[in-house]
Formats: sequence, C-alpha cells, structure tokens
Amino acid sequence: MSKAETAREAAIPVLAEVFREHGYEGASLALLGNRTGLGKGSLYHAFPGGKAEMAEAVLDAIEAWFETRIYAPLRDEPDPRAAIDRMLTETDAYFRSGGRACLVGAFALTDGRDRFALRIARYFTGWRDALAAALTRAGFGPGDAADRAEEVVSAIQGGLVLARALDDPAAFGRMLARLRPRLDPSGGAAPGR
Amino acid sequence: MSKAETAREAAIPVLAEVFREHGYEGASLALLGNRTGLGKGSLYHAFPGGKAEMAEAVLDAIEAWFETRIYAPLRDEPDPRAAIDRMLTETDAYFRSGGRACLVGAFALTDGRDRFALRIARYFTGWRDALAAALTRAGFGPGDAADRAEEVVSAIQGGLVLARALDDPAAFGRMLARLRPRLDPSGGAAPGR
DNA sequence: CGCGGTTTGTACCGATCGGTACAGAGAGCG
DNA sequence: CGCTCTCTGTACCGATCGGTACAAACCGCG
Repeated sequence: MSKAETAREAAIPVLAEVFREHGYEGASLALLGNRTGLGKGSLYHAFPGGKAEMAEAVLDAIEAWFETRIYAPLRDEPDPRAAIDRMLTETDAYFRSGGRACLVGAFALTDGRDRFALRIARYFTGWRDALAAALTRAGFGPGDAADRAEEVVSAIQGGLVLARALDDPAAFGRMLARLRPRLDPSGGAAPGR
Repeated sequence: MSKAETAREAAIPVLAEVFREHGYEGASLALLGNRTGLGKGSLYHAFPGGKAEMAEAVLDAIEAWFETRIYAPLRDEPDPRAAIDRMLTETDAYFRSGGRACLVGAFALTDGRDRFALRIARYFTGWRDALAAALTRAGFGPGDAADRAEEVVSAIQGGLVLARALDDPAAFGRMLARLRPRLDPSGGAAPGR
C-alpha cells in the first residue's frame, strides 16, 4: 500500500468526526487539515477531488461499516433474532450511547442533502430493507415487518437528534429500550394496528 | 410600528426558510439578503447583531408559534384528547406533511448546537413536558406519560430526518399514523412495559 | 553516493465570508 | 418648502473560504 493510501485510510475516521461535528459546509479545510495532522498538500494528494471526495470517502466508509456489521447479518444470519439483537448493541456502541451524532442524518437535514442524496438515501434504505428482511424471517408478516423496520430506522435518528438537542445521551438509550420489544414477534402486540 | 420593525417581522419567516434549508453556517448573508429582498444595510438595520441575531429571532418565532399553537393547548385545554389530536394535525401542517425539515433539529445536529444550545433544548423540553401533562390528564400514569411524550417528540424528529433522507415526505405521515394510537389511553396497550 | 518518483509545506489564487462606514434616498412633519 | 430622523445601497474591510502550483524534502533502489 502506498503512503498516500495509508494516509487516506488513516484520515477517514478523523474526517468523519469533523464532518459529524460541523456538517459539510462547517468543516473547513483548515479544520480538516489540523485534525488529521495533514497539510493541504498531503490532503489533496490523498483526496485529489478535495473536500467533496473526502466526504464521499467518509460516507462510503460508513456505509461499508454498516453493511458488514449490521445489514449483512440482518439479511443472512440464520438466527434473525440474534442478528436483530446484535444490531441494537452495535448501534448503541457505534453512536456511543447517544454521545455521537449520525453524520448521514446531519447531512440529510442540511447542506449535504443535494450533493450526496444518493448515498444518504442508500444508507437508510439499506438499513430499513435489511431489518425488514430479518423481521420477516423472525415471523412478522411482510407488511408489518416493513412498517416496523421503517419505524425503527426513523426512531434511531429521532433518538440521536433528541439526545443531542437535550445534551442528554441517555435519551438515546431509552429510545433503544422502547424499540426492543417491538422487534420481538413473541412479545408485545403491534400497538394499534 | 416603525418601518424597521415591520421589515424585521416580515423577514423572519423567510430567514427561517433559508436557515432551514442550509443550516446556520450554510446560510450566507448574500443568500439571506437575496431571499428577503433586503440589502445588507436594511438587514443590519433590522438585526444589528447580524446573522446570530437573525437566527435567534427565528428560533424565538418558532418557539412562540409552538407555544401558542401546541404547547399551551396541551397544557391548558380542558379536553386533553382534543389537544393531542390538534397537536398531530398542527404538526403535520407545520412540517408540510414531511416536505419541510425542522430547523431546530437541524441546528441541534450540527453547527448551531453550541451557539443556540439553550433555545434548542427549550424547544424540545417544552414540547415533551406539555405533551406529558396532556397525557397525564388523559389518563396515563405520570411515568408512562413522560415516557410516551419523549418517544413522540423523538419520533417526530426521526420522521423528518427519514422523510428528507429518502426524499419521501410520506414517511413522515406514516410515522404520525404509528404514533396516534399510542397517545390514546383507551387504545393499544403500552408495548412491552 | 546519485537517481527516480512520491510526498509535503508553503505561497498564492480569486471568490466569498460576516461585518462596518457612510453618503444619500426616503418619509414624516411643521 | 425645509428640517430631521429613519432607512438603505454601495463600497470597502480583513479574514477565511476551497483550490492550485510548485519547489524542496523525502524515500526506496541501484
């Protein structure tokens, strides 16, 4: 692996954190350079496309992480209940129990929306569809499974917004706890349906 | 009312829309000037504090709108069920059935967070507490009411994020529909609690 | 060592950022 | 009309924006 590729891989998590905290417009090249410890020359050598390519690389890395750690197990693991459980614990860990915002959600709300619409949509549809598949295999009817999957993906975003708005990360944990019984076919009945 | 005050009042909804679409950092003075039809001179005459004061005025206007249209009825209307129903329809209308993002949520996720933390938190606590009061009067136990209120406020934000991310405003309506039965004490039992 | 390509710090670019200064247009009033 | 005070378009400020150019430093390799 060339030095540039190494630097690129090492930089991506840091870039992600800066985009997460400041949004696309708010993350200036000066900030991105300082936090990664890379000068402008190095940054543009690793990401010739500039800031846009950095954001794309970050979004791709996030999608890859979710794909292997969450979506694929939801789709393929023999025991769907175990995969769903794993999704909840992985999600809680990824978002640091509410202490970390969702970069994709932040991009969706403001500046990056038009620029990265496709990747943003794919992140959410991927999650929703994989979860729906798992719920179907777990015993929910197809329509019910799709509905619950959408609800869960949506609720996770809501929990992150609220946790950040109230500066109360625990709000995210409470939201995950509310979700759990709704993902168990033997458990609570569908509320009002 | 002086001309400046009139201009200020007239400008606020437009400013709100620009902040909503671009976030705090993304909303440049040039953009704010063009959309309001006000030159820099007029803008700074109406908002001597500059961009920060514009955003504060917008947040104040939003809070006032929700306070009178939603929070106060939830707290004070004799029939809590009617107030809750009204909340749902007003919310759906305000967010244009998912076609409009929540400025407060967007600020919470990225740039405006530190700058406007207090107002952002107040928007959400105000909503949550007013709804909890209505739910209590409607017959839920205090703890249950508070929990459901937090869930609803969180879910609304999640629905808005998802609607925007998928470019599918209807996702917001589906979320509201899922919420409705959970706000009726005679209806569906609490799921898993 | 010298040679080649890769990597990087730095100077610089035009554009735009938020904000200020101010002259003159405009409106209210006697 | 003329005076006064409010308003506003425009020029301008220094800082910073994202991005480019390029020479020097660096590195593996012979």
